[in-house]
Amino acid sequence: MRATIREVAERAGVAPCTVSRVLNGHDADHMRPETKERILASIRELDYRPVKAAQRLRRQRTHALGILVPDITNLYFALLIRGIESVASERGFTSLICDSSHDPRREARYLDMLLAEDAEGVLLVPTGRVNVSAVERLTARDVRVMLVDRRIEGFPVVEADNRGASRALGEHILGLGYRRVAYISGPAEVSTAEDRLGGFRDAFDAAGVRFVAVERGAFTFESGFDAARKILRKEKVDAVVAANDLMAFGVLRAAEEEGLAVPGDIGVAGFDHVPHVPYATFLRPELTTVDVPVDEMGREAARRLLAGADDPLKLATRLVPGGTCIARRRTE
Amino acid sequence: MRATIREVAERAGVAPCTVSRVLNGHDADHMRPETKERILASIRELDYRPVKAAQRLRRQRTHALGILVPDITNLYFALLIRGIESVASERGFTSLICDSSHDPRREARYLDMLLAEDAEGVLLVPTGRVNVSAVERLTARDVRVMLVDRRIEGFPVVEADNRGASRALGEHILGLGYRRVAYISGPAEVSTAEDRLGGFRDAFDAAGVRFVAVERGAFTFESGFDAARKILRKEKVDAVVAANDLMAFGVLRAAEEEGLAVPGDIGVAGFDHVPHVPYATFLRPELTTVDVPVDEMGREAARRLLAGADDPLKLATRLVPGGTCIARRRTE
DNA sequence: GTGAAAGCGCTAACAC
DNA sequence: GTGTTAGCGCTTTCAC
Repeated sequence: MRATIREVAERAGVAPCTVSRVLNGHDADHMRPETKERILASIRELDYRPVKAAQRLRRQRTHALGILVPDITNLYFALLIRGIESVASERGFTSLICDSSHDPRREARYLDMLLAEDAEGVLLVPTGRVNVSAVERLTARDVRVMLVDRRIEGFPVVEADNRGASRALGEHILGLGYRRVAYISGPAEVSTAEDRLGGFRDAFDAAGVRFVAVERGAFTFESGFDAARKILRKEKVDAVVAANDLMAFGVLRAAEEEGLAVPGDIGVAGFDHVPHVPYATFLRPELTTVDVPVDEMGREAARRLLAGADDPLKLATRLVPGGTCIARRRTE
Repeated sequence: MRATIREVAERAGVAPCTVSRVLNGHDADHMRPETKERILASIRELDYRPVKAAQRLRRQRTHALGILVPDITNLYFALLIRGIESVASERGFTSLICDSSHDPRREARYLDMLLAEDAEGVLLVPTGRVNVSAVERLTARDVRVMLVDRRIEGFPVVEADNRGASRALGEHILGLGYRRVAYISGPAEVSTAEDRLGGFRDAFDAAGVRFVAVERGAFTFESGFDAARKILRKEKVDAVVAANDLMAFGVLRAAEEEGLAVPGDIGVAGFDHVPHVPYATFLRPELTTVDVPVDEMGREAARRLLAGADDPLKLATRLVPGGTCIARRRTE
């Protein structure tokens, strides 16, 4: 059977606590080297592994972190998870990765599950309409919650500079001479959608140019397609810009169906994540888009959440990492 | 502070074990209803939540399952994770999702981590060259390990019928009249690559047709591109078939660079997962491919792993779920 | 139908 | 420098 710390201790002729000290490197320096050696040998011989549940119970710490995203099959969130997880594991935390599948009820269930698992912190990309009460069930129990990518008033967040980057995109589009531009935004309850729309509008307001049309999509391919078709059939536009790439793909598809060449007849642009798609360079036509430093966003969120343990102020601060840039492609 | 089971018991005027019985629905029937009511009320009033670590320590069970895949950012594996996780959570298991990033050393590290976490089972999609010793460290400790998607001799596995589906693809290609066909396979140490090549070869052998060329790629876009360019510059072919879609995208790209129209000048086909890509229908040209029931594969793997607890035979059986089919698209 | 008592495996005071 | 002791919070015999 599985060896316990007592058996290791007996075999080494010491007390269990001495073994524990070796294990946790406590007073490793002022300990007789030969004692340490004997203990290490016993551990090896008995193939001893501590029981995590016992450690967690005794230490009153789990070193567990929750990561809850709206869609694990979305490359953007998968990269975010990677960023978070790499920092967490570096610091000795186990990540509990959860996928709400864009469903607020699942989101609430996973939040409760993370509470039950005694996660010490949760990095949450909310589905949209927030589950404030579910989140508060955690914060009430001193589980630190940090939002990532999407902001909700009242909670700390690490997010990209969507507004600034979108404004830059707007200036870029205007700089190319486009004047009859339609914009397809995302869900009103998602901050990234609002920020991107806002930033884009900033650029146009500053230039004194008005949008030809603004539609609202759901960040999906289909919604982008539908919105674009509606626009293209009603208005004469020279460019359509979508709040994310998935919708921009829908725009490209609609343009094709309407017999419009890109970028010959109209310009198309998106936002976020296509540069990460391994076969992005194969897409025809390629897409003008904005790169979001999603990996770094995840790493920074994890760092801040973990730092929040020592310094609660860290948790209250909103951070905007730089690094966003426009990738210029063929659809300009 | 956080309430313990003792406090709940005291408040309800019962012993802790009675509370425990209610919590775990043990002898819920032959228990005085009013006692139960009082206990439930105390639980609510004190907002009591059991400490998982204590339960796990006492019960000597973690109800934790490891899921280790080579690449969480790959849609195919993300869907696999979803399938596994849904079954696991249905049955009250917590999933520990890990990403080896195609790195055998990371893979070994995560396997050891899962052992340390006392996972009761692990569903593993190996990186390729297997880490038999790392896996045996688990099985030696009675952690059930089940491979998914990729086979390694000596271990139970749940996989798709790659050979059969690939043979069907081969027959399909032959049926369309193609006779000068080149094949781009995957890494030799990955069973899916070998099975797909084998099945495709079966079809050609049966028809008495020989491949014009066989190249070996790494299942990546670039390797597909390189292999295809090499083939197209050297041989006169009327079709190129790749062992997965990512490489097939590379083939399409190479064909474009060589000035070959698809499917006018040459046919191109891939294998697995494109039908799942939300914007797959946008890709130009669309790709002939084989659908792999990856979600069901994950679900079945989880079911079998969990069933293996009661019936170890379940673990020893190799299962091949059906449901594969050829999606006919424009590149035939 | 409910309670008393023991103990899962570990760590951290505190003692010496 | 190392050991003794207590106890983290829970479940489960075994009583009655």
